[in-house]
Amino acid sequence: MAGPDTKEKILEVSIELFNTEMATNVSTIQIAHALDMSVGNLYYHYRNKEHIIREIYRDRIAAEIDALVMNKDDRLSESGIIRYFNGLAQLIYKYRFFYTEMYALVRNDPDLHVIFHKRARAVARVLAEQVGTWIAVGIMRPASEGGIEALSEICWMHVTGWMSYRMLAEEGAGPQALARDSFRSIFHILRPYFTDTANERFGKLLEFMEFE
Amino acid sequence: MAGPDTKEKILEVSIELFNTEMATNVSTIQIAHALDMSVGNLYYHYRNKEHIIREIYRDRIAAEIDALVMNKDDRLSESGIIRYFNGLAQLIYKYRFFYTEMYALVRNDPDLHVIFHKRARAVARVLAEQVGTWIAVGIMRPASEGGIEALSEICWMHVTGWMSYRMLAEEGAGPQALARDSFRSIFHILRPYFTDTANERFGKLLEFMEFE
DNA sequence: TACAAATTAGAATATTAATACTATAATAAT
DNA sequence: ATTATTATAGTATTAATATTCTAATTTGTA
Repeated sequence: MAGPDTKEKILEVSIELFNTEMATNVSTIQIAHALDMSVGNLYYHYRNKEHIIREIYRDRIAAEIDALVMNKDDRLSESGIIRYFNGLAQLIYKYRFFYTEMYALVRNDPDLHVIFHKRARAVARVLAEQVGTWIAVGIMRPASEGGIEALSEICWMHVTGWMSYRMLAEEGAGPQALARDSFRSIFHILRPYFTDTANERFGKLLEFMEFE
Repeated sequence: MAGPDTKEKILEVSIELFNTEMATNVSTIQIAHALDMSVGNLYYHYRNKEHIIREIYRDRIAAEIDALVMNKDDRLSESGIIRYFNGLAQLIYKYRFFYTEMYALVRNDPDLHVIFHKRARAVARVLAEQVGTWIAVGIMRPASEGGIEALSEICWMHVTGWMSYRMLAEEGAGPQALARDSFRSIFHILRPYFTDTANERFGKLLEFMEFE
């Protein structure tokens, strides 16, 4: 367990544990144990459990969302959009512990709350921009400023929340099934807002596309 | 604190506490203290915290949802639909502790999980039926069987999840603002599925309607 | 090699929570 | 009025948890 990546390894194992047991049910002792590490040592690296979660959010979740959402290449074709939402779904699944208990985790850690807040606004802005470009290239029907904002926020809430919702209903669903499901549902919201030609292409693509 | 409504009083105060402090942060000791009651006495009435939450879910939340959702009068006019969604939003707010931590609460109590499961299916059926009647009376555009099911499930997830989502963003929002907001967002999802004439009436109604 | 810094283990402490148990008090039933 | 039942308080026990502290060990480097 030597090396400068101990901190990273802790995050890794914590994510694993959080995802299976739920973050609020996992204690620092359990994390240390899963790492074959003394509790004292764990505390040497991270002040407490909130600290670990905060780091996971900043260094992993937020970073990966940025890489996906902020990078706007390959998002103006129908197939690109499909990959985009699929990627989002994969990401949510990977960090599902966070999204299933988001409210509690954020509200119980003031520091995380602040970070979360700032990001929420930034992401909202980028998403609205994204919708704007979809309108500009004729994938989506024109809409008012407020309409764009509202729609993008609804989509974000839906994408981040849908999986938790489904996991309660369908106990044993795997990541692929959940991602596909998430994808389908978001399309139900968006389809009426896409143009006819775009929807036609989506239809054809989805017929042949396999989700991995 | 005498009388046969002690059990009811416990639920009452628990809901209050849960809503302000979040259910998972509240201990039986705190509940007893808030009731000016000994812990032993509390345990005489309810086996543990999960028991209390389960009772709240069954006797209050589920019952009130049934009263609202299952009763299908006054739901075929545009104004009735507005009242319907507004009522749902009020209900979610009243029991927001449950919806903000739904995943954890349900997953941590196997008994509640079972109850929740059964209900989820029942509610889904009723909602799909509801959408069907909207289509039948010309408020909503025709759709396939699967489309109806998908849409009603999306709506349910949206209504139950939106408020938690918003409460994290807008700290100080009151129940009226949240209900109005919830209402607006669900309309963004549904508007394209309503017929033009229905949307026209909705537009006029919403102009003059005040939410209480 | 020797020294300083970083890392680790493990014990010690304090807090908290859940729940069981016992003993009264109040109420209802006969 | 006496007895049984229900309701209540208060204490004790147990377990878990977070966190701190100290001492040892490892690692890097001059």
